[in-house]
Amino acid sequence: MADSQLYVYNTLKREREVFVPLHPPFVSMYVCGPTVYGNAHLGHARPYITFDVVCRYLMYLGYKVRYVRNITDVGHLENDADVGEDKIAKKARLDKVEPMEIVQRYTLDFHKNMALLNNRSPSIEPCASGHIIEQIQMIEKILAHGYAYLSQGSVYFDVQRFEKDYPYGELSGRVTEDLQHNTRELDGQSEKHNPLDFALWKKASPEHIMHWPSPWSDGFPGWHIECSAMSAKYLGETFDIHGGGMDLLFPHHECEIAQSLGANGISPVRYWMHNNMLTINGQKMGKSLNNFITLDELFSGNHPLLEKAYSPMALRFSMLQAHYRNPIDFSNKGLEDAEKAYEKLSAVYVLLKEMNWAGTTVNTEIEKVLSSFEKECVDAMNDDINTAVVISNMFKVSSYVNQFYSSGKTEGVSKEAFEKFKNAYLLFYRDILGLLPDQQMERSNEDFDKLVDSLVDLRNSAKKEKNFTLADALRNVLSQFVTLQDLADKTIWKHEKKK
RNA sequence: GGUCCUGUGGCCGAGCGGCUAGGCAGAGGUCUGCAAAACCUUGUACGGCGGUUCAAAUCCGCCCGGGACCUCCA
Repeated sequence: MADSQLYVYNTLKREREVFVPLHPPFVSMYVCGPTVYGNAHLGHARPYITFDVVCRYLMYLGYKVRYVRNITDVGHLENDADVGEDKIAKKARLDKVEPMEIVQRYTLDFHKNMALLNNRSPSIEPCASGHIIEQIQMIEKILAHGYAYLSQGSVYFDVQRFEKDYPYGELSGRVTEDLQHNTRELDGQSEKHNPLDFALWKKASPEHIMHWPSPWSDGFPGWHIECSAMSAKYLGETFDIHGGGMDLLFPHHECEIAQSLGANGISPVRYWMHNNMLTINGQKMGKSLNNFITLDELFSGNHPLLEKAYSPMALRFSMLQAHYRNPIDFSNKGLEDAEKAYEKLSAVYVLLKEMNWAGTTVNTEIEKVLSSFEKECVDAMNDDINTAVVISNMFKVSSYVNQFYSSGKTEGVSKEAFEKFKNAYLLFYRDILGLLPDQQMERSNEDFDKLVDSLVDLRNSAKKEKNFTLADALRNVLSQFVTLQDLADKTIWKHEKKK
């Protein structure tokens, strides 16, 4: 990018556009959150890491971001139309617990894993169950405008009627005529006037355990209305960014647009951003496909498809190594490679953090590379959040940092350029990509540390006395528990077993 | 069947008309008592066939392969 403006790919326009917020310096962003009826899995990691980085970068650009991400706790229908059962209610019935117990359990699990991935908490995390009134009010508006109808206690959005006034299918590129042909005729759809219509409010059957009173029936809100109602409440009828996985494009996001237009007459979102999917062995990961790996399993290595445990940061890094709009295929090899690469980068981060400028000469080449580092990273991020190129840039400068460290001097770079570079590197690593330096994976305790320190001292004494037999024996023992590294003047060790 | 995305060196993965992506693995070297780490050197890729252009991995067409959505899903 020649100019330093942020460009993002807008799914609605199918091209990159300059990002200009509606009310600078504020940016309003909504991201579809999880339905909390199961453990957080690998698939959840991708969108929330992606939009966490988007949010972090917007903050770096000086925007004040309000980031809203919902928790879906009223459940969507398990199957289509009348035969469906609320997902959360179903899980609750199977587990013989209160629905809200399910919600609580998996919300906590989700939060725990998001924290491990170092995703910042959203500014507001509204629950669907806490916004039944807002959803009912929105449905009333849609009804009043004639874009919905009541049918046996349920309310449906009238797509055909809506299409007379507004386009339907713009976001996903659907043509309703084609959709008609491709819609399967399911039993029990008689409540709908048209197969394309979707539920705004569903009357609850007697055995349905989650339901709320409404002007139409005791029931529960439809599949898509919560996002429309809650985004409008907290971000306004039009807001800047709506994010989510590509799989939500149709029908979920398409319906959100229709609902907002139907209720407020305004298209709700200015920039639609969609992350691509994660596949496992080339196949989409899905609850129904039974091939998903939970984050707990990934971090513990406890899953048949996993060769070992992977750290949350390795996962985060591996996802940021690819562009968010391209698919990622999960593999052990891929994660292992990412883990190694991430550890190298982290080592550089740790070294650089403690490093101070000390030099005498300026080398034009080094000076140039280091002083253009920040701009190159900014350019990459401005180019539709290209984290892969940012990481590439970080590797390009890594060898300089390592050389500075080995020589003990920051030779070849001016003080000003070094400090600018250092700050930028720390900023991109920690604040924008949201990476954390290698956490000590293994639990440590003081006694253990003291013991290791003593053995390391003993080994160094042996080395001084050229008693290499003893030194090697000590090294062999130590390397069963930690990783040793001899530097010029001292020995450092990490809580990592030799592989 | 419809809509859309995609095919890059051993593997992963950027790239949006001309200029080295990067990582992992491999090979050679420097340093080191050994080990580890680090540093240096090394590989010249773009599914196939045509076309546009002075110039194409990058644009267009066709063919072949992979995937997503069209039903809850991040």
